[in-house]
Amino acid sequence: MIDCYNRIYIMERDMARVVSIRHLILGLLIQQSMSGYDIKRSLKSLSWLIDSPSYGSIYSALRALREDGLVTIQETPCQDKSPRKVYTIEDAGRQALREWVGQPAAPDISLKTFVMHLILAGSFSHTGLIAHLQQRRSQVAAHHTTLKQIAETVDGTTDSGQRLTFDYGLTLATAELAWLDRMLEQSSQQPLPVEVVQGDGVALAA
Amino acid sequence: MIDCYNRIYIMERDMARVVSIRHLILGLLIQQSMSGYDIKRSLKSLSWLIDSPSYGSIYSALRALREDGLVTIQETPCQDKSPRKVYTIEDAGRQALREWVGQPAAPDISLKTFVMHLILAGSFSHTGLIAHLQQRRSQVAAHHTTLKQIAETVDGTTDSGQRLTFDYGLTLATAELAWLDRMLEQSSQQPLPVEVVQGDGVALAA
DNA sequence: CGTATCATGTAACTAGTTACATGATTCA
DNA sequence: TGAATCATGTAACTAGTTACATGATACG
Repeated sequence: MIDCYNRIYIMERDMARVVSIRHLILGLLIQQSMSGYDIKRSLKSLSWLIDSPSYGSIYSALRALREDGLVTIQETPCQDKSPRKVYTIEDAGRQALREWVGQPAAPDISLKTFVMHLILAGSFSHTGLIAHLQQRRSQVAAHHTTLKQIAETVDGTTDSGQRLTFDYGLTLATAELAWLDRMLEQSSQQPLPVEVVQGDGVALAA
Repeated sequence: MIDCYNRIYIMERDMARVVSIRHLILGLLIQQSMSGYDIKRSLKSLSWLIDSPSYGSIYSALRALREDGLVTIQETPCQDKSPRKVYTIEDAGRQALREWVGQPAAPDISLKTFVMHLILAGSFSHTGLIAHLQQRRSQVAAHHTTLKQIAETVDGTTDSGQRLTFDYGLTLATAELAWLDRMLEQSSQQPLPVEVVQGDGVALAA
Protein backbone atom coordinates (compact mmCIF):
# COMPACT_ATOMS: atom_id res chain seq x y z
CA MET A 1 0.00 0.00 0.00
CA ILE A 2 3.03 2.24 -0.04
CA ASP A 3 5.03 3.12 -3.13
CA CYS A 4 8.77 3.21 -3.74
CA TYR A 5 8.86 6.73 -2.34
CA ASN A 6 7.24 5.54 0.86
CA ARG A 7 4.34 7.82 0.24
CA ILE A 8 1.00 6.65 1.35
CA TYR A 9 -1.46 6.16 -1.43
CA ILE A 10 -4.79 4.49 -1.13
CA MET A 11 -6.98 4.49 1.94
CA GLU A 12 -8.69 7.53 0.56
CA ARG A 13 -11.70 5.79 -0.79
CA ASP A 14 -10.61 2.28 -0.13
CA MET A 15 -11.11 2.02 3.59
CA ALA A 16 -13.23 5.10 3.93
CA ARG A 17 -16.94 4.98 4.43
CA VAL A 18 -18.36 5.23 0.94
CA VAL A 19 -22.09 4.83 0.46
CA SER A 20 -23.06 2.39 -2.21
CA ILE A 21 -26.63 1.73 -3.13
CA ARG A 22 -26.24 -1.48 -1.10
CA HIS A 23 -25.85 0.51 2.10
CA LEU A 24 -28.59 2.84 1.06
CA ILE A 25 -30.98 -0.06 0.58
CA LEU A 26 -29.96 -1.58 3.88
CA GLY A 27 -30.58 1.79 5.52
CA LEU A 28 -34.05 2.01 4.02
CA LEU A 29 -34.91 -1.56 4.94
CA ILE A 30 -33.84 -1.01 8.54
CA GLN A 31 -36.58 1.60 8.74
CA GLN A 32 -39.14 -0.67 7.20
CA SER A 33 -39.44 -3.64 4.90
CA MET A 34 -40.30 -2.81 1.34
CA SER A 35 -40.19 -3.94 -2.27
CA GLY A 36 -37.69 -2.97 -4.94
CA TYR A 37 -40.28 -0.72 -6.45
CA ASP A 38 -40.85 1.03 -3.13
CA ILE A 39 -37.12 1.59 -2.75
CA LYS A 40 -36.96 3.13 -6.19
CA ARG A 41 -39.85 5.42 -5.41
CA SER A 42 -38.58 6.49 -2.04
CA LEU A 43 -35.26 7.48 -3.59
CA LYS A 44 -37.05 9.09 -6.51
CA SER A 45 -38.42 11.75 -4.19
CA LEU A 46 -34.87 13.05 -3.85
CA SER A 47 -34.11 12.83 -7.56
CA TRP A 48 -33.52 16.55 -7.93
CA LEU A 49 -30.90 16.32 -5.22
CA ILE A 50 -29.24 13.04 -6.12
CA ASP A 51 -29.17 10.87 -9.21
CA SER A 52 -31.44 8.15 -7.93
CA PRO A 53 -30.37 4.65 -8.98
CA SER A 54 -32.09 2.77 -11.78
CA TYR A 55 -34.18 -0.37 -11.36
CA GLY A 56 -31.31 -2.34 -12.77
CA SER A 57 -28.97 -1.42 -9.97
CA ILE A 58 -31.61 -1.70 -7.26
CA TYR A 59 -32.73 -5.16 -8.22
CA SER A 60 -29.20 -6.43 -8.71
CA ALA A 61 -28.14 -4.92 -5.37
CA LEU A 62 -31.14 -6.63 -3.81
CA ARG A 63 -30.11 -9.95 -5.34
CA ALA A 64 -26.55 -9.53 -4.01
CA LEU A 65 -27.84 -8.65 -0.55
CA ARG A 66 -30.06 -11.71 -0.59
CA GLU A 67 -27.21 -13.96 -1.73
CA ASP A 68 -25.11 -12.63 1.14
CA GLY A 69 -27.93 -13.36 3.55
CA LEU A 70 -28.33 -9.73 4.58
CA VAL A 71 -31.95 -9.54 3.52
CA THR A 72 -34.78 -11.99 2.95
CA ILE A 73 -37.77 -11.96 0.64
CA GLN A 74 -41.37 -12.50 1.60
CA GLU A 75 -43.93 -12.84 -1.10
CA THR A 76 -46.88 -11.08 0.43
CA PRO A 77 -50.07 -11.68 -1.48
CA CYS A 78 -52.56 -8.86 -1.07
CA GLN A 79 -56.00 -10.31 -1.57
CA ASP A 80 -56.24 -11.71 -5.06
CA LYS A 81 -53.55 -9.41 -6.45
CA SER A 82 -50.33 -10.78 -7.74
CA PRO A 83 -47.98 -10.98 -4.76
CA ARG A 84 -45.39 -8.28 -4.09
CA LYS A 85 -41.88 -9.24 -3.10
CA VAL A 86 -41.12 -7.49 0.13
CA TYR A 87 -37.53 -7.41 1.31
CA THR A 88 -36.71 -7.49 5.02
CA ILE A 89 -33.36 -6.82 6.63
CA GLU A 90 -31.81 -9.65 8.66
CA ASP A 91 -29.53 -9.49 11.68
CA ALA A 92 -26.58 -10.08 9.36
CA GLY A 93 -27.65 -7.02 7.40
CA ARG A 94 -27.91 -4.91 10.54
CA GLN A 95 -24.48 -6.18 11.55
CA ALA A 96 -23.01 -5.28 8.14
CA LEU A 97 -24.49 -1.80 8.30
CA ARG A 98 -23.17 -1.33 11.84
CA GLU A 99 -19.68 -2.33 10.73
CA TRP A 100 -19.84 -0.01 7.77
CA VAL A 101 -20.96 2.87 9.96
CA GLY A 102 -18.01 2.24 12.27
CA GLN A 103 -15.48 2.79 9.50
CA PRO A 104 -13.70 6.12 9.18
CA ALA A 105 -15.50 8.69 7.06
CA ALA A 106 -13.92 10.03 3.89
CA PRO A 107 -12.75 13.59 4.52
CA ASP A 108 -14.01 15.01 1.27
CA ILE A 109 -17.53 14.02 0.38
CA SER A 110 -19.87 15.44 -2.21
CA LEU A 111 -23.38 16.72 -1.63
CA LYS A 112 -24.77 13.51 -3.07
CA THR A 113 -22.73 11.41 -0.69
CA PHE A 114 -23.77 13.63 2.18
CA VAL A 115 -27.44 13.15 1.33
CA MET A 116 -26.89 9.42 1.19
CA HIS A 117 -25.31 9.56 4.63
CA LEU A 118 -28.24 11.63 5.85
CA ILE A 119 -30.66 8.97 4.68
CA LEU A 120 -28.67 6.56 6.81
CA ALA A 121 -28.64 8.94 9.78
CA GLY A 122 -30.78 6.59 11.84
CA SER A 123 -28.02 3.98 11.60
CA PHE A 124 -25.45 6.27 13.19
CA SER A 125 -24.91 6.80 16.88
CA HIS A 126 -25.62 10.28 18.17
CA THR A 127 -21.94 11.17 18.39
CA GLY A 128 -21.29 9.62 15.00
CA LEU A 129 -23.94 11.77 13.40
CA ILE A 130 -22.69 14.93 15.11
CA ALA A 131 -19.18 14.19 13.93
CA HIS A 132 -20.50 13.73 10.45
CA LEU A 133 -22.37 17.02 10.47
CA GLN A 134 -19.34 18.81 11.86
CA GLN A 135 -17.10 17.33 9.21
CA ARG A 136 -19.47 18.44 6.49
CA ARG A 137 -19.67 21.87 8.10
CA SER A 138 -15.93 22.41 8.04
CA GLN A 139 -15.76 21.16 4.47
CA VAL A 140 -18.53 23.42 3.20
CA ALA A 141 -17.12 26.34 5.21
CA ALA A 142 -13.75 25.89 3.55
CA HIS A 143 -15.28 25.77 0.10
CA HIS A 144 -17.49 28.72 0.96
CA THR A 145 -14.41 30.78 1.71
CA THR A 146 -12.54 29.86 -1.46
CA LEU A 147 -15.71 30.23 -3.52
CA LYS A 148 -16.20 33.72 -2.17
CA GLN A 149 -12.71 34.69 -3.19
CA ILE A 150 -13.07 33.15 -6.63
CA ALA A 151 -16.50 34.71 -7.10
CA GLU A 152 -15.03 38.16 -6.52
CA THR A 153 -12.21 37.78 -9.00
CA VAL A 154 -14.54 36.20 -11.52
CA ASP A 155 -17.29 38.75 -11.08
CA GLY A 156 -16.25 40.96 -13.93
CA THR A 157 -15.41 38.27 -16.44
CA THR A 158 -17.55 37.59 -19.44
CA ASP A 159 -17.55 33.88 -18.73
CA SER A 160 -21.14 33.31 -17.62
CA GLY A 161 -20.52 29.63 -16.91
CA GLN A 162 -17.96 30.35 -14.26
CA ARG A 163 -19.90 33.23 -12.77
CA LEU A 164 -23.18 31.34 -12.59
CA THR A 165 -21.57 28.21 -11.20
CA PHE A 166 -19.71 29.99 -8.44
CA ASP A 167 -22.68 32.17 -7.58
CA TYR A 168 -24.93 29.12 -7.41
CA GLY A 169 -22.38 27.28 -5.31
CA LEU A 170 -22.05 30.20 -2.97
CA THR A 171 -25.81 30.43 -2.50
CA LEU A 172 -26.16 26.76 -1.70
CA ALA A 173 -23.10 26.77 0.55
CA THR A 174 -24.53 29.65 2.56
CA ALA A 175 -27.87 27.91 2.96
CA GLU A 176 -26.22 24.64 3.87
CA LEU A 177 -23.95 26.21 6.46
CA ALA A 178 -26.94 27.84 8.11
CA TRP A 179 -28.75 24.52 8.18
CA LEU A 180 -25.76 22.66 9.57
CA ASP A 181 -25.31 25.28 12.30
CA ARG A 182 -28.97 25.02 13.22
CA MET A 183 -28.78 21.22 13.41
CA LEU A 184 -25.57 21.28 15.37
CA GLU A 185 -26.97 23.80 17.82
CA GLN A 186 -30.19 21.84 18.25
CA SER A 187 -28.30 18.64 18.88
CA SER A 188 -26.10 20.25 21.54
CA GLN A 189 -29.15 21.48 23.43
CA GLN A 190 -31.20 18.34 23.12
CA PRO A 191 -29.82 15.23 21.48
CA LEU A 192 -31.35 14.36 18.15
CA PRO A 193 -33.38 11.24 18.82
CA VAL A 194 -31.35 8.88 16.71
CA GLU A 195 -31.73 5.21 17.22
CA VAL A 196 -28.51 3.29 17.22
CA VAL A 197 -28.61 0.24 15.00
CA GLN A 198 -29.46 -2.68 17.17
CA GLY A 199 -28.22 -6.17 16.56
CA ASP A 200 -29.56 -8.56 19.16
CA GLY A 201 -30.77 -6.27 21.85
CA VAL A 202 -27.40 -4.64 22.44
CA ALA A 203 -26.99 -1.04 21.36
CA LEU A 204 -23.55 -0.23 20.02
CA ALA A 205 -22.11 3.24 20.07
CA ALA A 206 -19.76 4.14 17.24
CA MET B 1 -37.83 1.52 -29.86
CA ILE B 2 -41.39 0.56 -29.08
CA ASP B 3 -42.40 -2.61 -27.27
CA CYS B 4 -45.17 -5.09 -27.95
CA TYR B 5 -47.57 -2.82 -26.09
CA ASN B 6 -46.65 0.06 -28.35
CA ARG B 7 -45.44 1.97 -25.38
CA ILE B 8 -42.55 4.23 -25.90
CA TYR B 9 -39.53 3.30 -23.92
CA ILE B 10 -36.14 4.82 -24.28
CA MET B 11 -35.52 8.42 -25.25
CA GLU B 12 -35.38 9.24 -21.58
CA ARG B 13 -31.65 9.30 -21.24
CA ASP B 14 -30.80 8.04 -24.65
CA MET B 15 -31.46 11.06 -26.76
CA ALA B 16 -31.57 13.53 -23.92
CA ARG B 17 -28.76 15.89 -23.18
CA VAL B 18 -26.70 14.10 -20.56
CA VAL B 19 -23.45 15.65 -19.44
CA SER B 20 -20.50 13.33 -19.49
CA ILE B 21 -17.09 14.38 -18.37
CA ARG B 22 -16.27 14.63 -22.07
CA HIS B 23 -18.69 17.53 -22.49
CA LEU B 24 -17.52 19.04 -19.27
CA ILE B 25 -13.93 19.01 -20.46
CA LEU B 26 -14.92 20.46 -23.81
CA GLY B 27 -16.80 23.19 -21.95
CA LEU B 28 -13.78 24.02 -19.86
CA LEU B 29 -11.44 24.02 -22.85
CA ILE B 30 -13.72 26.35 -24.79
CA GLN B 31 -13.11 28.90 -22.04
CA GLN B 32 -9.39 28.38 -22.11
CA SER B 33 -6.79 25.79 -23.02
CA MET B 34 -5.45 23.85 -20.09
CA SER B 35 -3.76 20.65 -18.98
CA GLY B 36 -5.36 17.56 -17.50
CA TYR B 37 -4.11 18.59 -14.12
CA ASP B 38 -5.70 22.03 -14.47
CA ILE B 39 -9.02 20.43 -15.41
CA LYS B 40 -8.88 18.24 -12.35
CA ARG B 41 -8.16 21.21 -10.12
CA SER B 42 -10.80 23.43 -11.61
CA LEU B 43 -13.42 20.74 -11.00
CA LYS B 44 -11.99 20.03 -7.57
CA SER B 45 -13.14 23.44 -6.39
CA LEU B 46 -16.71 22.17 -6.70
CA SER B 47 -15.98 18.85 -5.02
CA TRP B 48 -18.38 19.47 -2.17
CA LEU B 49 -21.18 19.97 -4.71
CA ILE B 50 -20.32 17.30 -7.23
CA ASP B 51 -18.19 14.19 -7.15
CA SER B 52 -15.35 15.51 -9.24
CA PRO B 53 -13.91 12.97 -11.66
CA SER B 54 -10.65 11.17 -11.01
CA TYR B 55 -7.45 11.60 -12.97
CA GLY B 56 -8.13 8.26 -14.59
CA SER B 57 -11.35 9.41 -16.19
CA ILE B 58 -10.01 12.83 -17.11
CA TYR B 59 -6.94 11.57 -18.88
CA SER B 60 -8.83 8.82 -20.68
CA ALA B 61 -11.55 11.28 -21.73
CA LEU B 62 -8.80 13.57 -22.98
CA ARG B 63 -7.29 10.71 -24.97
CA ALA B 64 -10.68 9.89 -26.52
CA LEU B 65 -11.27 13.54 -27.40
CA ARG B 66 -7.87 13.70 -29.02
CA GLU B 67 -8.47 10.51 -30.99
CA ASP B 68 -11.74 11.98 -32.24
CA GLY B 69 -9.93 15.13 -33.29
CA LEU B 70 -11.94 17.36 -30.97
CA VAL B 71 -8.90 18.61 -29.10
CA THR B 72 -5.19 18.91 -29.76
CA ILE B 73 -2.16 18.83 -27.51
CA GLN B 74 0.62 21.33 -27.36
CA GLU B 75 3.64 20.58 -25.30
CA THR B 76 4.46 23.97 -23.92
CA PRO B 77 7.89 24.06 -22.32
CA CYS B 78 8.13 26.72 -19.65
CA GLN B 79 11.74 27.75 -19.39
CA ASP B 80 13.83 24.77 -18.45
CA LYS B 81 10.94 23.01 -16.69
CA SER B 82 9.61 19.78 -18.01
CA PRO B 83 6.92 20.67 -20.55
CA ARG B 84 3.23 20.67 -19.65
CA LYS B 85 0.71 19.16 -22.04
CA VAL B 86 -1.86 21.79 -22.77
CA TYR B 87 -5.06 20.74 -24.48
CA THR B 88 -6.82 23.08 -26.90
CA ILE B 89 -10.30 22.68 -28.33
CA GLU B 90 -10.59 22.43 -32.12
CA ASP B 91 -13.41 23.51 -34.41
CA ALA B 92 -14.62 19.92 -34.47
CA GLY B 93 -14.84 20.07 -30.69
CA ARG B 94 -16.81 23.30 -30.76
CA GLN B 95 -19.09 21.74 -33.36
CA ALA B 96 -19.63 18.64 -31.21
CA LEU B 97 -20.45 20.75 -28.19
CA ARG B 98 -22.84 22.87 -30.23
CA GLU B 99 -24.64 19.76 -31.45
CA TRP B 100 -24.86 18.38 -27.94
CA VAL B 101 -26.25 21.65 -26.63
CA GLY B 102 -28.92 21.57 -29.33
CA GLN B 103 -30.30 18.25 -28.13
CA PRO B 104 -33.40 18.18 -25.94
CA ALA B 105 -32.71 18.40 -22.23
CA ALA B 106 -33.67 15.54 -19.92
CA PRO B 107 -36.73 16.57 -17.93
CA ASP B 108 -35.52 15.26 -14.62
CA ILE B 109 -31.97 16.19 -13.79
CA SER B 110 -30.13 15.98 -10.51
CA LEU B 111 -28.31 18.78 -8.76
CA LYS B 112 -25.02 17.36 -9.94
CA THR B 113 -26.18 17.35 -13.54
CA PHE B 114 -27.51 20.87 -13.14
CA VAL B 115 -24.13 22.07 -11.87
CA MET B 116 -22.47 20.42 -14.83
CA HIS B 117 -24.86 22.21 -17.14
CA LEU B 118 -24.11 25.45 -15.33
CA ILE B 119 -20.40 25.00 -15.96
CA LEU B 120 -21.30 24.72 -19.61
CA ALA B 121 -23.57 27.78 -19.48
CA GLY B 122 -21.28 29.72 -21.79
CA SER B 123 -21.92 27.15 -24.50
CA PHE B 124 -25.66 27.71 -24.44
CA SER B 125 -27.53 30.39 -26.29
CA HIS B 126 -29.29 32.97 -24.15
CA THR B 127 -32.70 31.41 -24.72
CA GLY B 128 -31.27 27.94 -24.19
CA LEU B 129 -29.89 28.91 -20.81
CA ILE B 130 -33.13 30.59 -19.75
CA ALA B 131 -35.08 27.49 -20.75
CA HIS B 132 -32.70 25.41 -18.74
CA LEU B 133 -33.05 27.57 -15.64
CA GLN B 134 -36.83 27.56 -16.00
CA GLN B 135 -36.91 23.81 -16.35
CA ARG B 136 -34.83 23.41 -13.22
CA ARG B 137 -37.05 25.90 -11.45
CA SER B 138 -40.22 23.97 -12.17
CA GLN B 139 -38.55 20.74 -11.17
CA VAL B 140 -37.25 22.05 -7.87
CA ALA B 141 -40.57 23.79 -7.22
CA ALA B 142 -42.42 20.51 -7.68
CA HIS B 143 -40.08 18.68 -5.36
CA HIS B 144 -40.26 21.53 -2.88
CA THR B 145 -44.01 21.12 -2.70
CA THR B 146 -43.96 17.37 -2.21
CA LEU B 147 -41.07 17.64 0.22
CA LYS B 148 -43.02 20.12 2.30
CA GLN B 149 -45.94 17.76 2.50
CA ILE B 150 -43.75 14.81 3.37
CA ALA B 151 -41.80 16.86 5.92
CA GLU B 152 -45.03 17.67 7.75
CA THR B 153 -46.21 14.10 7.96
CA VAL B 154 -42.75 12.92 8.89
CA ASP B 155 -42.15 15.64 11.46
CA GLY B 156 -43.26 13.65 14.46
CA THR B 157 -41.65 10.35 13.56
CA THR B 158 -38.68 8.99 15.40
CA ASP B 159 -36.88 8.28 12.16
CA SER B 160 -34.13 10.89 12.22
CA GLY B 161 -32.81 9.87 8.82
CA GLN B 162 -36.03 10.73 7.06
CA ARG B 163 -36.57 13.91 9.03
CA LEU B 164 -33.05 15.19 8.52
CA THR B 165 -33.01 14.32 4.84
CA PHE B 166 -36.30 16.02 4.06
CA ASP B 167 -35.45 19.03 6.18
CA TYR B 168 -32.11 19.37 4.47
CA GLY B 169 -33.72 18.95 1.07
CA LEU B 170 -36.31 21.56 1.88
CA THR B 171 -33.68 24.06 2.99
CA LEU B 172 -31.64 23.62 -0.16
CA ALA B 173 -34.72 23.67 -2.38
CA THR B 174 -35.83 26.97 -0.86
CA ALA B 175 -32.40 28.52 -1.37
CA GLU B 176 -32.17 27.20 -4.90
CA LEU B 177 -35.62 28.47 -5.86
CA ALA B 178 -34.72 31.92 -4.60
CA TRP B 179 -31.51 31.86 -6.61
CA LEU B 180 -33.25 30.66 -9.75
CA ASP B 181 -35.89 33.36 -9.44
CA ARG B 182 -33.20 35.99 -9.01
CA MET B 183 -31.33 34.77 -12.08
CA LEU B 184 -34.48 34.52 -14.14
CA GLU B 185 -35.54 38.02 -13.15
CA GLN B 186 -32.11 39.44 -13.89
CA SER B 187 -32.03 37.80 -17.28
CA SER B 188 -35.45 39.17 -18.24
CA GLN B 189 -34.36 42.70 -17.41
CA GLN B 190 -30.95 42.53 -18.99
CA PRO B 191 -29.79 39.46 -20.88
CA LEU B 192 -27.06 37.47 -19.21
CA PRO B 193 -24.01 38.04 -21.36
CA VAL B 194 -23.63 34.50 -22.59
CA GLU B 195 -21.50 33.83 -25.58
CA VAL B 196 -22.95 31.45 -28.07
CA VAL B 197 -20.51 28.78 -29.13
CA GLN B 198 -19.04 29.88 -32.39
CA GLY B 199 -17.85 27.56 -35.08
CA ASP B 200 -16.61 29.44 -38.10
CA GLY B 201 -17.79 32.93 -37.49
CA VAL B 202 -21.47 32.07 -37.53
CA ALA B 203 -23.33 32.25 -34.24
CA LEU B 204 -25.96 29.55 -33.83
CA ALA B 205 -28.98 29.98 -31.60
CA ALA B 206 -30.40 26.85 -29.99
C1' DC C 1 17.40 16.32 1.95
C1' DG C 2 13.00 14.97 2.53
C1' DT C 3 8.15 16.00 1.95
C1' DA C 4 4.50 17.97 -0.61
C1' DT C 5 2.62 18.87 -4.64
C1' DC C 6 2.94 19.29 -9.59
C1' DA C 7 2.17 16.35 -13.48
C1' DT C 8 0.90 12.40 -16.61
C1' DG C 9 -0.48 8.38 -17.45
C1' DT C 10 -2.32 2.88 -17.70
C1' DA C 11 -4.55 -1.71 -16.50
C1' DA C 12 -7.94 -4.01 -14.10
C1' DC C 13 -12.04 -3.80 -12.24
C1' DT C 14 -16.79 -2.62 -10.75
C1' DA C 15 -20.76 -0.06 -10.14
C1' DG C 16 -24.40 1.37 -12.43
C1' DT C 17 -26.96 2.40 -16.82
C1' DT C 18 -29.57 1.28 -20.91
C1' DA C 19 -32.33 -1.40 -23.40
C1' DC C 20 -34.93 -5.50 -23.40
C1' DA C 21 -38.68 -8.35 -21.62
C1' DT C 22 -42.95 -9.42 -19.40
C1' DG C 23 -47.19 -9.15 -17.19
C1' DA C 24 -50.73 -7.44 -13.75
C1' DT C 25 -53.68 -3.65 -12.06
C1' DT C 26 -56.05 0.69 -12.19
C1' DC C 27 -58.70 4.13 -14.06
C1' DA C 28 -60.93 7.23 -17.41
C1' DT D 1 -60.35 -0.88 -24.14
C1' DG D 2 -56.44 1.53 -24.16
C1' DA D 3 -53.06 4.15 -21.48
C1' DA D 4 -50.72 4.79 -17.36
C1' DT D 5 -48.42 2.94 -13.87
C1' DC D 6 -47.49 -0.87 -10.81
C1' DA D 7 -44.05 -4.42 -10.51
C1' DT D 8 -39.95 -7.48 -11.35
C1' DG D 9 -36.37 -8.69 -13.49
C1' DT D 10 -31.86 -9.73 -16.97
C1' DA D 11 -27.98 -9.14 -20.42
C1' DA D 12 -24.82 -6.22 -22.44
C1' DC D 13 -22.37 -2.49 -22.03
C1' DT D 14 -19.84 1.67 -20.49
C1' DA D 15 -18.38 5.18 -17.65
C1' DG D 16 -15.62 5.94 -14.10
C1' DT D 17 -12.80 4.36 -10.03
C1' DT D 18 -8.89 2.30 -7.76
C1' DA D 19 -4.49 1.03 -7.57
C1' DC D 20 -0.22 1.08 -9.86
C1' DA D 21 3.71 3.61 -11.88
C1' DT D 22 6.89 7.29 -12.57
C1' DG D 23 9.34 11.42 -12.33
C1' DA D 24 10.02 16.53 -11.92
C1' DT D 25 9.79 20.77 -9.18
C1' DA D 26 9.22 23.65 -5.04
C1' DC D 27 9.98 24.70 -0.52
C1' DG D 28 11.29 24.52 4.33
